[in-house]
Amino acid sequence: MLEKTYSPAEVEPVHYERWESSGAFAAHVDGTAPPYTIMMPPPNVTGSLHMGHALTFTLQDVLVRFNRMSGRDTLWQPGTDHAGIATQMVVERQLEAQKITRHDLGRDAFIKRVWEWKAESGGTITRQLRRLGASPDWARERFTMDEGLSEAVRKVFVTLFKQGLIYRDKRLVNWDPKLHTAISDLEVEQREVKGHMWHFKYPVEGMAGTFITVATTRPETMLGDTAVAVHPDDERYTHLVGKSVRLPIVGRLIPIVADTYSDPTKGTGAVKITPAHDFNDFAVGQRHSLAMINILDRDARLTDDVPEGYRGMDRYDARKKVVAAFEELGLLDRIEPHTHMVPYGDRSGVVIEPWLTDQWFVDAATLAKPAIEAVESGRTRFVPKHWENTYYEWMRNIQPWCISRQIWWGHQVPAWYGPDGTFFVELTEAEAEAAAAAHYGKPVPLTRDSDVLDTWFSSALWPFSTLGWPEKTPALDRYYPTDVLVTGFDIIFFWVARMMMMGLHFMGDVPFKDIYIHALVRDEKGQKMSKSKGNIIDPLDLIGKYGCDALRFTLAALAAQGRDVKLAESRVEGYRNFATKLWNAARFCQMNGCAPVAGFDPAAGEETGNRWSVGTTAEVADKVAQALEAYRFDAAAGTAYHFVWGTFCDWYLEFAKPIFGGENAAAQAETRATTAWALDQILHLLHPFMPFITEELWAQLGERGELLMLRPWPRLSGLHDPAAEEEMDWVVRMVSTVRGVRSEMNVPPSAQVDLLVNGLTATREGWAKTHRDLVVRIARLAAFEPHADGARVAQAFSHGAAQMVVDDATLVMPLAGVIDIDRERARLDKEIARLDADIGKVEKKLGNPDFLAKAAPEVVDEQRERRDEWQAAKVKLTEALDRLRGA
RNA sequence: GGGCGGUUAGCUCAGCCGGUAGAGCGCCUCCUUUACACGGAGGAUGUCGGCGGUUCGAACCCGUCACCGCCCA
Repeated sequence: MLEKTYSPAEVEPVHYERWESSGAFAAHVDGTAPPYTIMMPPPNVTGSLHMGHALTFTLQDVLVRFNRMSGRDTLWQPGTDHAGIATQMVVERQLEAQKITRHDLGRDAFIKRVWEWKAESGGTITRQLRRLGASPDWARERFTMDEGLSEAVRKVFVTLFKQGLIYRDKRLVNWDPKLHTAISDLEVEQREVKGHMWHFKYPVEGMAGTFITVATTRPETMLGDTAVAVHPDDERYTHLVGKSVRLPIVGRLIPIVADTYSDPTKGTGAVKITPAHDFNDFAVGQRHSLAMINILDRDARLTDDVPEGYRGMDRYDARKKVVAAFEELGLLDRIEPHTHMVPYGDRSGVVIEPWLTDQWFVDAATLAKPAIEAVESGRTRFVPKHWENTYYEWMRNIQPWCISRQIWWGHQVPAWYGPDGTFFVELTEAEAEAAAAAHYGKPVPLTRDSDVLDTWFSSALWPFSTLGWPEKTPALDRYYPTDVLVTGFDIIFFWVARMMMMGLHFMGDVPFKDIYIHALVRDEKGQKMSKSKGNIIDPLDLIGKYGCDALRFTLAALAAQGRDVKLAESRVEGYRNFATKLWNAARFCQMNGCAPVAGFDPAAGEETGNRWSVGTTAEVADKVAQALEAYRFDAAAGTAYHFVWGTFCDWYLEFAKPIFGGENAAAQAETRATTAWALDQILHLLHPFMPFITEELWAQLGERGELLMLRPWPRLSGLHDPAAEEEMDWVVRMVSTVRGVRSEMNVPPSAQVDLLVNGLTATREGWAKTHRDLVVRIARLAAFEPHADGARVAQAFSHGAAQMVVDDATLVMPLAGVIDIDRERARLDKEIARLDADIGKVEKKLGNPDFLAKAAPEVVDEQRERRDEWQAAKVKLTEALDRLRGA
């Protein structure tokens, strides 16, 4: 017998262990079933499970479990990424506690330390994923720093280099002065900052008393100015173009150039140009062959290329000193408050410096072309579709991708330098040595490039590197391209776009057919969850409190396309209640002997209620499947929820009660078998959402030789029974009407009253007789007379009765001594008024010749039927009201 | 400045084919009826953001404005 209550904390680990150890998660590379593949976006190895993970992995697991049940050979490829900067920071913080730096340890010892950290703490998130019930093929788990994946990285780097798609260049990059590394554009966060606009007067050489005023938000950079630019059409400055200014403080003579970068409508229309410290100025400098003076070092302190008093100063101290100097020189025109965007490092949180260094770049523009085309042609499809705009926008304006990082943890660049700085890009040191020997004509000592690659460079290869590439493995052949990528919009640029580029370039095909983009999880007020706001909801807390299934169901039910998930704990509680409801329904079935019957044929039922149950179950299984196939997680979850609670529990089990308590053995046997069957189907279709409770019930409700998670999804075509549905719908309508009037008339549930019915069609009278016991029981009646005789009805009226109309029938409920005549009159008045309003609306439509002429005929017929029905009901209710007056 | 999304019950949201506006939570009334009070039965609640247009008919399509959120510059 099932326990009185369901205990998720006891049940969940047991089933997870059974699934995993039995190999139920495994893909079958040698199998014959069509594959279904999802690449799990590898979480950071430093990470721990947050609500965003919970959402994305729940949706992926729902898809994977559904497709596994649908007969596909599923590969859900798990793993973690090495998160270069983040992981290095974690270990460096540990070292800091011991008062040592990574430099004290040296590179090799430091990397060893990181691996040790990974061995101890790197498994946090994968353990947490198990608590979420995720069913990836753990045996295939990969890490981006694995030997195989590292080989893939080297292979890709060398290949792209030899194809001219990776190159080394001295360019401005986003430099993080705290972490001492370059970062990509995407790792820079633009923050709005309230600052100032300083207006400086630069004296024009050879024109005493003439100044050109430039405005800047970064005064300290003037120490590296090498020009002043004005717009070529700006007549205010035409006479100055070609002349020079004497740069204050520094004393350098710098030219005034004409360049369209300068905007005449902004500020003074003249801008200072610092090519080594600003991306726009860099471009101007290249156009005019300006000198590039690097005035900042790796810590963003001033170098020796500035005047004596400024050397070694912090950039912000230098700023103050420059402003003071201008003021003293009388060259400070004015200072205005100014709000502008300032770049910050997303990891370090410090202001990023554009800095001139040698870095490795990927020619992203070239790789992007086929990736754009793949989406345009529909080979890869975004769901929801509008995200393709975001993708196109970024891909069409893509900049060279800076992939080198000046850190230690990551894939070291496979480039070796000779004594004169010539470099050799090869897969191995031996090959580099050979290439160098060929170049120099003799063996020479080489030094390996100390940089490592951007973590996203290795993540970009994930869809094929995890499958064994560059080896031609059977898995690669079978599972690439994958079916769908499920991820948040925030990494369309970081990851999705890059996988598209690399997949197309190296595999010759898209990495995935669909890209399902889900929203962010926010708190119930719509605020982004963040530590600083203190509004974080920990998914593991919710799992502990309500059970994993409740959390999963909530996330799926809230995952409507195109809308953020606003998570309120009350929703989780509600779906916990749903799990309890399911548990109790199963308990009821078990208590009434509803055990699965071997060889049960759902199409062979005789009882209308059973045929109806089978038909609606079949319909719902199809609906849920269709919704999942369209990535409508909310609709799938909602459909299942309403069916289980609103139909199976509220009506079908209620219909079964009188049969279980009755005398008809054949009907009992059929109903028990059908109920057990229907419950089994429900367990199947809830399983992708609520794997634990369904697996538990599956185990407890029958002698099963297999796991629910490996069972086939119910495909029940041909079982829908419209006649049974019409009949049972009528029963539901009758019972609901009676219950409503009882409640409104304050007839207590304990009072069993009679129900006299008049005017039923022959068919419905037959239905009424069939379901008499049922109606009596669930409407709490003493007697139910489907064909009441006139005398009995007349007598009922004389003592007071409530009246109602269901379709063509009038229902009379004698309430001698209970009825409040005024109340009943008011109730009937209200009913009639409501019908009047409805009839009015329909008649207005039907009175419109244009409607009759132009609307679809079936729509017109529908309106007519509706009107006739309502009018008939109104007539009956009016008669009822008249009788009441006569009483 | 450009782009995307949103505005529907007190709250959070469905409503994807243009044809009777829905759910969950909350609220009110009644009920410890032998699956379930994490429950059952019933009930109240709407200028579908504003304006204009298309249409026989608009929450839905088009235009416009307002406000909110996000991305990019």
